[in-house]
Amino acid sequence: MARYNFRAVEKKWQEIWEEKQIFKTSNDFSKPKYYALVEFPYPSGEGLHVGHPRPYTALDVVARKRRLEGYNVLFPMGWDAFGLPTENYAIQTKIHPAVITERNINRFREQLKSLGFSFDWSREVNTTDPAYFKWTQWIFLKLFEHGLAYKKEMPINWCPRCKIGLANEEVVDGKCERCSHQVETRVKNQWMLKITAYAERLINDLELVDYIERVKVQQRNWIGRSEGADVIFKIKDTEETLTVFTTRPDTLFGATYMVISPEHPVLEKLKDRITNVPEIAAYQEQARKKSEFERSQLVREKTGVPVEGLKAINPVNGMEIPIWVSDYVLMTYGTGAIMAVPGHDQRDWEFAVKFGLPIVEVVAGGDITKEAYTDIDEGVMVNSGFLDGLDVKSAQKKIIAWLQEKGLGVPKVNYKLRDWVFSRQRYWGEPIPLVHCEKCGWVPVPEEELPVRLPQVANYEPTDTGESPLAKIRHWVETTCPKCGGYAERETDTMPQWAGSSWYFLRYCDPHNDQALASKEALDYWLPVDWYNGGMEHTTLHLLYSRFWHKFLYDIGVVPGPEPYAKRTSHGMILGENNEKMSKSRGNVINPDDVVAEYGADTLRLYEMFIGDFEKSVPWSTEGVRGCKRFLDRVWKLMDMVIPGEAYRPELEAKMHQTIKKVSQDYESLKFNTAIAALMTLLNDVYHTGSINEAELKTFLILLNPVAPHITEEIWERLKFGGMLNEQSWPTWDEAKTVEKTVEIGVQVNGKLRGTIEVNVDDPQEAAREKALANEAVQRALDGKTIVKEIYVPGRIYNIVVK
RNA sequence: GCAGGCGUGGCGGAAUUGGCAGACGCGCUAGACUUAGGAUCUAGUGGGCAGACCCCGUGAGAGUUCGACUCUCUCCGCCUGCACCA
Repeated sequence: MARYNFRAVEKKWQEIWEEKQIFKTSNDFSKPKYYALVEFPYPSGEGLHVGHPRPYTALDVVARKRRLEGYNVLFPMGWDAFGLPTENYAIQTKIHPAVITERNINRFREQLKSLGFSFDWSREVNTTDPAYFKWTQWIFLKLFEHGLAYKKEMPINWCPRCKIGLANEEVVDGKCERCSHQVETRVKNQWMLKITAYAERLINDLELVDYIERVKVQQRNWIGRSEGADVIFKIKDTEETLTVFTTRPDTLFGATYMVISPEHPVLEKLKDRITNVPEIAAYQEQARKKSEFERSQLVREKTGVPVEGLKAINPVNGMEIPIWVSDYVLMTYGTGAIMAVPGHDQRDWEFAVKFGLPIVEVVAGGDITKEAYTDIDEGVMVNSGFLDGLDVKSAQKKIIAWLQEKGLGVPKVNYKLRDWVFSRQRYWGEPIPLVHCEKCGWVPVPEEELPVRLPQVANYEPTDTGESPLAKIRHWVETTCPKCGGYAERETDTMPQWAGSSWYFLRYCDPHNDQALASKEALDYWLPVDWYNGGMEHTTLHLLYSRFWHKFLYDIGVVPGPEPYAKRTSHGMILGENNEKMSKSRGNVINPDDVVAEYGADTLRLYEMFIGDFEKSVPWSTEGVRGCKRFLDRVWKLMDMVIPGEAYRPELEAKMHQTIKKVSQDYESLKFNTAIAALMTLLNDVYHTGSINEAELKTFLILLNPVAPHITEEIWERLKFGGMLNEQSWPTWDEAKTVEKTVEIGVQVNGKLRGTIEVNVDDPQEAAREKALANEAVQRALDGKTIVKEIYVPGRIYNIVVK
């Protein structure tokens, strides 16, 4: 048998699959469907990374298995192609980003095709294609119509050297990623999307989906729901009030002062009554200067100044309490003001100790001279008037009812989640399809005029003012108001990269539709995505954003269900051989093209699946790749060992059924490494047997096919097994036949292994006992001892307890 | 700091309704074939030991059990998430 020529074989099958459109998804909506999805890549100039094929192969395995199981499978691929690297490269080279994008996409597509993925390439989408982003803009307009898009003053990251607004991901340790200059904050009017309106549903509906637990946990943390009450405090001798959000209304009697954030508007409003304005102004200035980076540093020493001239009234006991300003209270969460209960909140406790403020115990059970007592399960209310003697939970109910009755408070739920800053002052993104008219305000571009395309320009340099480069293109900016026909200007901000990826999986269902983002029939049939695999780094941004858009589209009747993805899993990273993150600067980058050229696509696929636990990071190993190549060479040589036979031979029957079971189950649960190990074990057994019959080989090839599709098709063809492998059915196993008739079990004496015996699985204890006692090593261990007890677990162990 | 998870050979990793620890692969050792071998094949490979005896061994220590990688407690280390969110 000739050596396996993987180059020729892989090329041959890739051409056949393409020519015969083997993996083209059928539009026959009567068949059972399966929608397998992987995150579409950003087609960078670097080309494919060895990290990409890991998740792609994993779901390719699932997709190929599903086809063999008779499903109509949608397994698509596309390009998330708007983005900064392309734009920056365009600025440097003066080449249009669309040209660069096309070049990069062609490279990526070719690389992916060389790996033999079973994508339906006829459904490819590209977020930068006007026919695609027309619908991105359309969704934005729907959000705008429903009041979920609004404009607001928001701080952005600004690099004074590059004179450019930076996305958060371009800011590294508070510095500009490109020039390392300290990033400043600039306030700009930004488009925002009201994702907070969906916070509750984004949490609750996690119950409807099958996501790995760490994804759910991360989303819940990110949304950060907390229940409590808004409580109104009067400011003495004024008409003003301060509303605070608290999760511990039960401790209201222990509120001995209030703290407001430096940005709190009451400071401006009551300026005339405040007697230490300069001191406060100085503190505000100090807080303002702290960059986002410094502010996010963990637990610093608390700082603050009192607001002199103002006193608040504690609504439960009428006590006058001081008001302080401190930057540990954030304007962006709750109301920007808190009631401080130093006895039962550690932050307030630290603050009170530092500034000598009174600490009152209202929940007995701890020692508040040492630290705040924050327990809510054991404590009993004290010093709290009508709450005394209650446990914390009952006190909470009672005080909220009391506050509501008096009009001093209401139950309230708060979220850490903020609205989504949707503007970018950049060129290479979807234009926001709105025009601003002096008379009519913000007016949507009419649907029939979509898409709003990017103007062709000579260069993409940002402006000095932090405006989008589009602002300079006057002939594009200046337009007429669709409503009144008067002069109007286009919005020059573009959308963030997260826009196009928030709905791309919908487009795959019906990618060439020019009447709708996809037809209703296609969406009804294909949704939800049955299995979506992607990186953990997308859990709180992309995944949450796309769930939000999907819920909105569900609300306006565009999609059939409230959740886009039925199941979400995540893969680990592939590290360099030195166990560090792969990067050019570390010099440990492995190029998949090189691996394919030297070992072949099947080997790369096999290796990436065998490399280790799919969900964990693993270092690359060139030696490991060779081992996988060796395995495939051994598979190839099976052709020299084939003998006729339409049924599994008795000596391999149990092994065959065991392997079918193991591989079938492991492919479903991300345990590709053990599935492949099982196939390797079977191959070793076959080699020891010296031959493999046709029935055994057919099953073996089908099981291996999803991971190594080229070599298995080739062998199938050469042995004339009939048709193509991809037209066969997934093998089934018979549970009863997975059990070997005789097994070797261990014999223990006092729990220590002394020997092994071979027994029939259904042997009674007596038969096993006889064999166990006949064992030489066992006899030695029993010598001179008295048997106290014997434990026999059929098929597992025979344990003899002696004295 | 809080929450969750994980610690198994030289390496990646198997095995948990408690039942022969180290599957599978890499690496390594010896041998075969060979002009050669970084190809291929065969055998071996947790440690100690000359050894088919025996002893030790799943981060450390204790406990439950006939029996513990698996269950319980304490400690150590690593990873992930959250981190002034009231």
